[in-house]
Amino acid sequence: MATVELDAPAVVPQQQLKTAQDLFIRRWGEMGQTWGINRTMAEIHAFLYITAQPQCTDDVMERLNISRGNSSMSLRALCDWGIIRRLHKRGERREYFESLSDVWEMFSIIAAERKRREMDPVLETIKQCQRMLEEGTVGKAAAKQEAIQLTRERLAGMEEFMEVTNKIFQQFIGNAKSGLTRVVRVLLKAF
Amino acid sequence: MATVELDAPAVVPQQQLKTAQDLFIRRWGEMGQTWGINRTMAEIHAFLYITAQPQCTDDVMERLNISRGNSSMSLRALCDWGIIRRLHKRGERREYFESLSDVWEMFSIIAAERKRREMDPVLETIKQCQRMLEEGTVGKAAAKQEAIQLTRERLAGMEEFMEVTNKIFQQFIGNAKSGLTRVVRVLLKAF
DNA sequence: CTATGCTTTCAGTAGATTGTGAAACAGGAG
DNA sequence: CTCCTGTTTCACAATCTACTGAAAGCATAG
Repeated sequence: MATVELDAPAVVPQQQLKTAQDLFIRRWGEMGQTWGINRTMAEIHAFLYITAQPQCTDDVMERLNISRGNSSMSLRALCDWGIIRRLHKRGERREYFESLSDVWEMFSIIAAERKRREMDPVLETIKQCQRMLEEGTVGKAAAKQEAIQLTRERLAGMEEFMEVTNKIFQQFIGNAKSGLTRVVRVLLKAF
Repeated sequence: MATVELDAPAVVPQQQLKTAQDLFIRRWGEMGQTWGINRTMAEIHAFLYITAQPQCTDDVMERLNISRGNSSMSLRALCDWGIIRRLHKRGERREYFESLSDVWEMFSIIAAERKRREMDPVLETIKQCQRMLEEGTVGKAAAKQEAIQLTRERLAGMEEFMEVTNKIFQQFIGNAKSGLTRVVRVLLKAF
């Protein structure tokens, strides 16, 4: 077979690889944005994830065309989230970074953090609101008022929703993969 | 019983109600922001949801201290999402708006839309990247290169994750009308 | 100690997002 | 038709966020 390698020198696959990676990086960045993560951070993460090889600050700067300052700050933030890791190479002065390799683990780290930062406070607020509208607080007659009754119903509806969602989150914090696949299995069996 | 009403005139519970609602509205707005929904839109929605009574544009403007233009645009956007509805009152000229009452239904509407807009394109991109790095495309020898192999593994890991997540979304979305409560019951029992 | 190589910080700014308010529009009543 | 009530649009303004680049910081080597 007149192999493809002859026609396509090693450069071409390299370009192809870079193009594919860039595509992924761009899309990941876009998605990040709409989920409340800034584009650059998402892109850096995508870059580290997709290349699957430790990269240093300059690699990041070059590949994504961003400043040193931005790289540094974003890399630190990603480390704080815990979805990338610092890595010292023996005898090298500069620091390298690598992404966690297990998507499920990354997801569960993110889920845990967002639950803590965003869902928990809302649930707390809902409970606080409910306390403010209890019969004891607001008076027996007042508690019968339609407006108050309606708001209490709505609070209850939202509370139930958040409690269930929380439980589901709980399920795969720590054991993301098995937890999620279990959700799928349960759902698929039931319907 | 020397009722509370005497000590606490009807005004006080009204204030209490408003305070509680405002608290909820504010928190909901904050959460919205971090999930990529603009604060005002989230607040308007929270207002309509929590009062559980139809409100007109002026009510929204007053309660949230925003301009007419902003109210109009945001209300329209919420209608487009399908989580609030326009409502004509007989003999009234002005339009009223009300929130869907079922949190589960709202969630499944939002989930469907976000899946379509954000997850589907990513999955599509992943597949495209994989095609770009197939043996046939890139050449047999090239396909053995470590860098390419690694990237392919990462793509595969991400793909698997997104497929599972998609299935879960699918379940929620598919059962929106018919039996979301059933989905919930099933999940609650299972966990 | 200074020089070197690399990282972090941060004030200032560029760019994006969100909000305003006035003008245009819509349509029913008289 | 005009008047009235209400809605929508949109250029501009205010605000917020992300990014840069230069300076400061830090650790190691010499």
